[in-house]
Amino acid sequence: MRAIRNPRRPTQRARPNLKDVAQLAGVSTATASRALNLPARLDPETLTRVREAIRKLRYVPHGAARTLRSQRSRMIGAVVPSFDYALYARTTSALQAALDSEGYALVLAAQHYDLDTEVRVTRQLLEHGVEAMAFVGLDHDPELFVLLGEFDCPYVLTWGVDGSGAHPSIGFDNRAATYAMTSHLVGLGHRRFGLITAPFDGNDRARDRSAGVRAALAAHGLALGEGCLRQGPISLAAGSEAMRDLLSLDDRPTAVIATNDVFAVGAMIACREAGLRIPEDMSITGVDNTDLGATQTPGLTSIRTPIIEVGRAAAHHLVQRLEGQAFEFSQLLPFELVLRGSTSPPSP
Amino acid sequence: MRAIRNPRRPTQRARPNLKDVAQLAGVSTATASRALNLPARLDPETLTRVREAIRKLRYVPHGAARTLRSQRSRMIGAVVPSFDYALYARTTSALQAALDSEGYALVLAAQHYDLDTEVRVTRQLLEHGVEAMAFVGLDHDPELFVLLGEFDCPYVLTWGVDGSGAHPSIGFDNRAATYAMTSHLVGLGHRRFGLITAPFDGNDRARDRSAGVRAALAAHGLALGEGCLRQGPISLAAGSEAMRDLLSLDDRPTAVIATNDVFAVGAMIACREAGLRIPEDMSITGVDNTDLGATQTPGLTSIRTPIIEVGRAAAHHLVQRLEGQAFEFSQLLPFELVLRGSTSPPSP
DNA sequence: CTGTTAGCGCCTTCAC
DNA sequence: GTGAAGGCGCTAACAG
Repeated sequence: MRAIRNPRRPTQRARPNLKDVAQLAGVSTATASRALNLPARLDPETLTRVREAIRKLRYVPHGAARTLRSQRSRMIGAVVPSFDYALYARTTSALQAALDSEGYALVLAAQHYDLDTEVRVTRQLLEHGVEAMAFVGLDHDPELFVLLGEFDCPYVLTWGVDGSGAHPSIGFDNRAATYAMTSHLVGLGHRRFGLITAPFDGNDRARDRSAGVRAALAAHGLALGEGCLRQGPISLAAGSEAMRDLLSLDDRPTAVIATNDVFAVGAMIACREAGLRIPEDMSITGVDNTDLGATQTPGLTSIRTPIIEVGRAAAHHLVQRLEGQAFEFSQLLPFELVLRGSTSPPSP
Repeated sequence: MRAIRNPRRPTQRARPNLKDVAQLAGVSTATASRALNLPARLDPETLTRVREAIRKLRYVPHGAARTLRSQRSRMIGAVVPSFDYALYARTTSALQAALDSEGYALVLAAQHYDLDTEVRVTRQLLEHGVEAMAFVGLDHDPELFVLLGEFDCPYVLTWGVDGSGAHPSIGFDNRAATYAMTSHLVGLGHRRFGLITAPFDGNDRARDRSAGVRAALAAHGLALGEGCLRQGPISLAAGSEAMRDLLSLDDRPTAVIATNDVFAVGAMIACREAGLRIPEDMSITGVDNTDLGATQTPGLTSIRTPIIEVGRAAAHHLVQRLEGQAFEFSQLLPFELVLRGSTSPPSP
C-alpha cells in the first residue's frame, strides 16, 4: 500500500472557543459558559442566541480546560484483568452503558493479572483526570489505595465483597458459589474431585472459589487428592492441559470443578480428545455461565454470577458518590447454579 | 448493607504541583518542567535533585493542565460496535496493549450498531481531548468525518479496507472471505444455501460478507433461494431463530453461511434442537474463528480474520502519525479458511 | 440576569 | 543550563 509522508499539522486551524461564541452572540464569556452549564439561570432569549452561535460555529467545549478549571472531568476509569475471553466484557459493557447514560465517559485499562501493572495504569488514569475508579476483585497492592487516597478518588471494588469493610465493594460470594456447586456434586455421589484454577496470587476470585471447593469437601469429610489441584493462566489450552494431567492420575477424579468456564471448556475438549464421555465418565463444572460454556455439547453446568448487575451497580455507586448522594457501601448480589448436561452421578 | 451519607469532599487536600516540586528542589518551575519533558537538556545533578523532589512529594503531573498547555493528551479514542460476544474484544485488547507500550491511554466507547450514536460518542471523546481515533468498519455518518476534520484528528478505519482511498484503513477483504467460503461449499456439492447476516445498514462487514456469498453463488450459476436470506441483531438467539425459519422452508438449504460465528453457533443450536445432524443434514459456517465456534461439537468451520493484527497495526498507524513519522495509508491483511467438522458434502 | 476578573497547572518562548 | 513571565480555554466569585 502507499506510504505517506507526514508533515505533522503544519496549519493548526484554531478551533472556535468560548470567546468566539460569546462574541458572535454578543455576550460575555461568562454568559456563554452559563449557557453550557447553568442554562436555567439565563434569560431564555439570550440562551437561544448563545445556542445559535454554538451551532453556527460548531463549537465543542475544550474538555481539558474545563477539567483544569472545574476539577471535574466527567471521566471514570476502570481497570480489568484482561479483555480476553469476554469474562469481564459484560461487566465492562454494563458499566460503560450506565455511565454513558449519566453523561460520564469510561476510560478503560487492563492489568494482565499483575497488581504492579494495575498501580501503574491507575496512576496514568488519575493523571488523565478520571474522577473515580472501578476495579475487579479484592486483591490489590496497598500502594493502590495510598494513591487513590492522595487523589481523594472514590473507587469501588467489584466481583467480590470485601469482608473487612475497608473498601467499598459490589459483588457476589465466590466462595459460596463453588461451595454450592461442590455440594451439589457430592450429592450426586462424587467422591474424587479435580480442581482447575488460576494462580491465587493477586486473584481473590481464584482463591475464594478454590477455598469454597475445599470447604465443601471438608464439610462432607472429603478432601482434594494428591495432584488433583491444577493451576495455570486462564486459557482454553491451560484447561485442556490440566485435564490431561488429571486423567493421567492413578485414582483419577470423577468430577472436575473449574473456577471459570474457560478452564471448564478446555477440560471438556481434553476429555473429548481422550475419548471420555461427559458426563458419564467425567462431570465438569464451570463458573460465570458464559455462552462459551452454555453452548457446548453437553451444556456446561455453571454458576450464573451477576456480572452485568455488578457493572450497572458500580456505575450507579460511583455516580452517586460523585454527585454527593447517599450510596451503599457494599452490595452482595445473588448467584445461581445452572445445571446442564455436563454433570451427573458418577458411573458405578 | 450500610448506606453512607456523602458530604462530598469537604477537605480538598491540594495535590502537590510543579511549583511545590520546584521549590523543594530549589529550581524554577521551568526547570522542573524540563525534568519531566526534556531531561536531556538538564544538568544531571539538577535533574537528580528534581527527581528526588518528585519522589518525595509523590508528585503526579496534572494531565488536564498539560493537555491544555501543550495540546497533547496522550489519549487515543476508539469506538467499537459493541462489547458483547467478544467479537471486537481481541482487536480492542491488541490496540490497548500496543498503545500502552507507546505510552498512550485508550479511551473506549461503544456505538451499539448506530452511526448517530457513533458521532455523538466521538464528539465526547474529542471533547475529552483524544489525539487520534480508531473506528470499526467503513460505514460511517459523513458528519463523523467533518467532525474529525474540524479537530484535525488523525483516524483510521479498521476491519475493512476502504476501496475509494478516501480514508486510511487497516483490515481484510470481507467480501473475499465469504466468497472463498461459499466456493468451498459449492465445491463440496452444495446447491441450496441459507444466509444469516446482521442488518446491512451501517454495517459494511455484514453487507460485504453477504455480497461475497451472492457473488460466489452467481459465479457458479447459483443464487440464494426465496426466503433464504435471514437478518437479525447479532445474538445466539437471533441465529437460532433464523435457522428455524430456514428449516421450515419447503426446499430447505443444505448449507447455511453465517456472517459471523455468533449467528453460526446459534444456528447449530437450532439444528441440534431440531434433531438434525451437523454436518450430515446441514453444513454450517461462520466468520471470525472465535473460541465459541471452535469449541463446538463438531467444530465450526470459519474464517480466521486477522483481528489481533488489525488492532496492533491500528495502534502503530496512529502513533506513527501523531509522532510525525511516515505511515501506511491502508493495509490489507490476509484471512484464512479454517475447516472443521461443521461442513461436509450434502447427503445424497 | 449578566459582566468583570482572577486564576486552575503547566509549558514554552525569550532572555540571560 | 536556567529563570521569568505569559497564557492555553474555561469557570466561579463577586459585582452590579
